[in-house]
Amino acid sequence: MQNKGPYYITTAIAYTSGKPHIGNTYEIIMADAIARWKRREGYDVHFQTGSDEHGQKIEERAKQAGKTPKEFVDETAGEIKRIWDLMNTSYDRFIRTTDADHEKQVQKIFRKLYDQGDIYLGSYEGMYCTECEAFYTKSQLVDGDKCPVCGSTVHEEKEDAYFFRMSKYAPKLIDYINTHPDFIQPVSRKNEMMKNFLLPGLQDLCVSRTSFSWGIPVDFDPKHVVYVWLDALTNYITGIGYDADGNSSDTFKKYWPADLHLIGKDIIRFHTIYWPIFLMALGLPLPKKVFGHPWLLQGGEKMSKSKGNVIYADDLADLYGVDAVRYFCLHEMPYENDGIITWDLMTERTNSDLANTLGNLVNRTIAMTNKYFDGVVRDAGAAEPVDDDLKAVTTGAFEKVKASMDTLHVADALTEIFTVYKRLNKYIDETDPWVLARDEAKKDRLATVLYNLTEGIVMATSLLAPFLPETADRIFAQLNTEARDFDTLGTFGLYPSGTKVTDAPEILFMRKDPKEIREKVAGIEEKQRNGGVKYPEVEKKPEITIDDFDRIQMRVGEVLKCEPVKKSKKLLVSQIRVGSEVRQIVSGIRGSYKPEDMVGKKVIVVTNLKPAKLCGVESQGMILAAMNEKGEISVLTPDRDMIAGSEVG
RNA sequence: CGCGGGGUAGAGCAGUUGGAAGCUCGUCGGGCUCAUAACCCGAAGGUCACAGGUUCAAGUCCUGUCCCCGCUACCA
Repeated sequence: MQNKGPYYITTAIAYTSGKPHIGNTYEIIMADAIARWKRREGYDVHFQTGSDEHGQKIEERAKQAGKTPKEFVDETAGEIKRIWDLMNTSYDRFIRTTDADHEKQVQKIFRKLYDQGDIYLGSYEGMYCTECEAFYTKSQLVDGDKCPVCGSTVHEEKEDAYFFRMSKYAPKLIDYINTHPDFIQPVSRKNEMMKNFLLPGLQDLCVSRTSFSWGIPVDFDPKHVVYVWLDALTNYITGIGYDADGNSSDTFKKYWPADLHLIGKDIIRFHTIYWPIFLMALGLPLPKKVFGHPWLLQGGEKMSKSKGNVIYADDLADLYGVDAVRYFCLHEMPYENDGIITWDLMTERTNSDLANTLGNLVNRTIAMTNKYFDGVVRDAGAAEPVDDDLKAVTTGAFEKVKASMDTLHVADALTEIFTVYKRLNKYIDETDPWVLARDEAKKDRLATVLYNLTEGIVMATSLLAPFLPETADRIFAQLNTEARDFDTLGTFGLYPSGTKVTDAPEILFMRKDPKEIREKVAGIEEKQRNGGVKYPEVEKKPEITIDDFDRIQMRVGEVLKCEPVKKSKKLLVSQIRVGSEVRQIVSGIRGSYKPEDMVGKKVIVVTNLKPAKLCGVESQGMILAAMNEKGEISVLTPDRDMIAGSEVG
């Protein structure tokens, strides 16, 4: 395969405010499919993703979680990376905006822009909410002067801030967008940017903050931190070795400008206005294309934890497998409008496309090869006219898939590939191999049919590999071959005649029962609504009356003394004051309490339990305690101070 | 009248410069038996949001109306 030169693709870096759901994960999967496709086409691909880790929101989230911002982002960035890896994405670098090399360059870039006069010190005037320590625009306010977040009254305030002279570069950018129709995709987004922002006149952008500290400090004025977007956007160049002093790496020289920034439609403004202008100010060429992809919505709604309808990639992968998740994301996303995911749709796609059309095709083909030819695929040269259309569809697929991929119509590309698999299924019906098998004279024809099927599968699966890499590998392994180079896909018949396929074809995709899936999903959703907590099942005991309950006498007891029971690993023996008397009680709480922890505690004691000997030590009652599924124990204590002997009931 | 996008079969979506309304799933009927109750063929199902207009011809162009969604700058 001839080297077609460098190709640099990025995703947006994921904001580390929490675990990414399938809507966020979709982007990296799509980028991965494009990256793998381009590699197979012969491009020297660099694929970058990462995490965006600064900002006020993260500072707040960390505080809520009782962690330092750094601890917090280490955790969430780890989670993001875990899911990206789970999805089998082939990125070359996962950049974090807290990486030292990135932070250093952002400071240099900020200084450079300041030194050349594009950034200046001014003051930001706006409506400020003291409660939230944040500025809001007038359009964001509720009832004219109320904070949209906390509802308290805002007031005008001024603070020192650095600004970027956006207006200076606006005409150049307008010109660039007009002369590069492919720059913003889909085009509807371009109109939105032009009419909303560029043509009415760009305001200068405030590029520093003093209201919080979790960010990259401006090195010459450290009470300011760099505006998160300036920080975040530059990852595309710092990640490949840009240096503001002119010592950029060879990687940077090779790959910049990027061929494609793949981003969500919600952040198009930042990528098609601010980012190009920053680049112009740095004297760098602009990315060739920014594609603002639509969103994947849960049943037509945005996902939210409180609704309990968030779908996570790892839950999906658990139920369906990684490639089924990739398939859904890549195939169900319209080019321009938002797509919809539900568990039922996911089940349907997996069953009909992956299990029925593809999995069953591979399975039945291998099964017949084993049954009729002991697993040996042989081209006996007994062609018939009915083969021609099959060959035409198969050899024509590459150009069609390529045409779709060239315009980033990934879903259409997959549809083209599955058209081939469907054609192959139809071919089986057209040729009736089981009929040929009954006639010894038609053995060569039968062999040829199976050869054509196998070859067709290999060719289509070579196209499928960038989308479903694991599945493709499994198919190739079963057919004892490898992915075909793209530049050979115009030729039918390269599968080596005489190859032996596996004698134990494995099921590629199991069919899923929608009912079973729904039951499992109910558990997942329940867990979400409880904030990630899975509540234990409550086992039902026979009903009792209040009189039954009254037979149990309970009192508050005070632990005077406590020591381990010698012959036991679990037991502690306590001397407990219950009113005027002191009782000795043995309890199995040693796993969670040390003897010295117990002393002085007020506990609840069952006082009329028949005495019993535990490990040779007499116990005159029982301390009430709760135990969770892990076996951790919590002794019950009165909520307020109660004198030992107080009645409980 | 802030800007932009959308409303097409039960569901999810295509419909390029106007030229016989399509795809996938689901439903119904048939075929086949190699295969994962899979595969193949056929059928039913749409006033293309609504009302006007241009045209030999409109889902497509124009005007108006009703809904839905995104953006509206210092939240990443």
